[in-house]
Amino acid sequence: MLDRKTTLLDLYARLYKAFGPRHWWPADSGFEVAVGAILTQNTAWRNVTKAIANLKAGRLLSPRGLYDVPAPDLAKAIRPSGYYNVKARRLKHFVHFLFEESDGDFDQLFTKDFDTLREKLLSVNGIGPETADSILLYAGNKPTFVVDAYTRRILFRHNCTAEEIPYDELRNFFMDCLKPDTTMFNEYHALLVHLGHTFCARKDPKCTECPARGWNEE
DNA sequence: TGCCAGGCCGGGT
DNA sequence: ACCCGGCATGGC
Repeated sequence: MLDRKTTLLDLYARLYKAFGPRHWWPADSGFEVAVGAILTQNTAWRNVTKAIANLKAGRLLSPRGLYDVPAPDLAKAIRPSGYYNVKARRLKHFVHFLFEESDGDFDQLFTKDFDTLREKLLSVNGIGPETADSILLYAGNKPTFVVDAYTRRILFRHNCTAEEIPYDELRNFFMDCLKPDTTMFNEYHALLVHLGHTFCARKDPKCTECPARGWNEE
């Protein structure tokens, strides 16, 4: 019986071998990572790219730009990403936090103590655990593990964890086993999402072709 | 054509 | 501490 650490490293090795480095997050700046993290909540990334293109075209994709734009105009710009009224509010909450916390300087956020910053991000209305960890890892290069629906589904289907395991439990499952390695955490989550997109749909998973087939057995 | 996508909040128990 | 409805577009 392999221990959890060996098992999780084995899954990482399989995915990396099958897919190679994913070079996440697809964005031109840390601030764009944070905006994308909010816009992609329960939404296909394809739709988010349209919304981000609209923000760029409207010269809104900066802390000042999002702060100054009227909420209805912001909602219109991000319409393709869905939930546009809620997400416009969430982006507003985020940039208000940014100006309050670091005078609108996004990079300055990450000079703060990690646990304090994570708590502060979680206290922003519209930023939950996955969004906070995505910002910390992919914009701030902090070694925190990002859990999402694919992570949960893949580990459940391979009899690793319960289907409804809470976010922090699954995050701890990874972080208790793996050394805090920003580059590896970056790739690991990106690889799980890629696996999810490619082989692990909710309906009709293509398990026979999946590179994780047989993982965590025997 | 209905189902799904890289969640999170607020109100109710 | 859970549970659930609401939020909404675009692709297959």
